Amino acid sequence: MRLATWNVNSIRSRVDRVLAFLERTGTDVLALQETKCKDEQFPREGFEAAGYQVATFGLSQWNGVAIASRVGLDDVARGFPGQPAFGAAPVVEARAIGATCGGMRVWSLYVPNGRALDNPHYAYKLEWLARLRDQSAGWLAQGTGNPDAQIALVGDWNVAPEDSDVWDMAVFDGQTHVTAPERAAFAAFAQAGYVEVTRQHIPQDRAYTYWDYQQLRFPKNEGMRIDFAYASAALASRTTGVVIDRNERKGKGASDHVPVILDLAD
DNA sequence: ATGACTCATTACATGAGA
Repeated sequence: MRLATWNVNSIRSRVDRVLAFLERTGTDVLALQETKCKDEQFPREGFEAAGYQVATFGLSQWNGVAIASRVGLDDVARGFPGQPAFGAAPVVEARAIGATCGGMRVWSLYVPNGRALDNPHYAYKLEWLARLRDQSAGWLAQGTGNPDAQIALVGDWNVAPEDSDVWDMAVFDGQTHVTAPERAAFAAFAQAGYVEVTRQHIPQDRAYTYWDYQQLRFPKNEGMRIDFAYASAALASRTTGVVIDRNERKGKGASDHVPVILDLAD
């Protein structure tokens, strides 16, 4: 079984590239973030022609998440219980979608960016992560006898958990993504019992998943590692390999993020 | 070359991304 996550920065501008990725890699379940379209605008046809079912959650041109699966797609949840809302007229944004695929509970997550430390979006980001941690800790059903739970929390976490996850910490002085509260909010998932399997399999520095479009960041390999996969213990133990598909950042029409692929033993 | 932002919008300038 192959599970991948990818912030595509608009599915409508990238659908051909995504379909080619599915065919090339044989990915069975793909979690997408930043689809940037409403549900009725999502280009489902190409996925369905390729044998995938698709569940989408998109409310506007902002955010948007989806799951494509060729191993079943059931019990779709749009948003997670307790997910914070944002804005003057508070809206639960399209940042989380869950579905059961091939015996796994998969969540495609697009954590709020935070924007700036003095911006309300930053407090929203921390609250969002805290509420997701609370909810997902319950899914593990620790102490109630569910050691075989197959749960994957994958996506764009918008946190660089280690200094080595950015090319130059000096550039991020006073910026979001690297602060102690954000890193604590990210680490709380490990404390709840999840295993971040991408670093487990790829411990190297400069294994980035995102490069800004500006200032030749990709050719200079000045990137950030912010896309991760937290797995329940049973799912982590099935993970045999992880690939950060950095070739997908090359060429015209690339997303600024690349796919992260998990290989899971059957 | 892996190359000098990109995407969506009752668009033609602005907001968001990180």
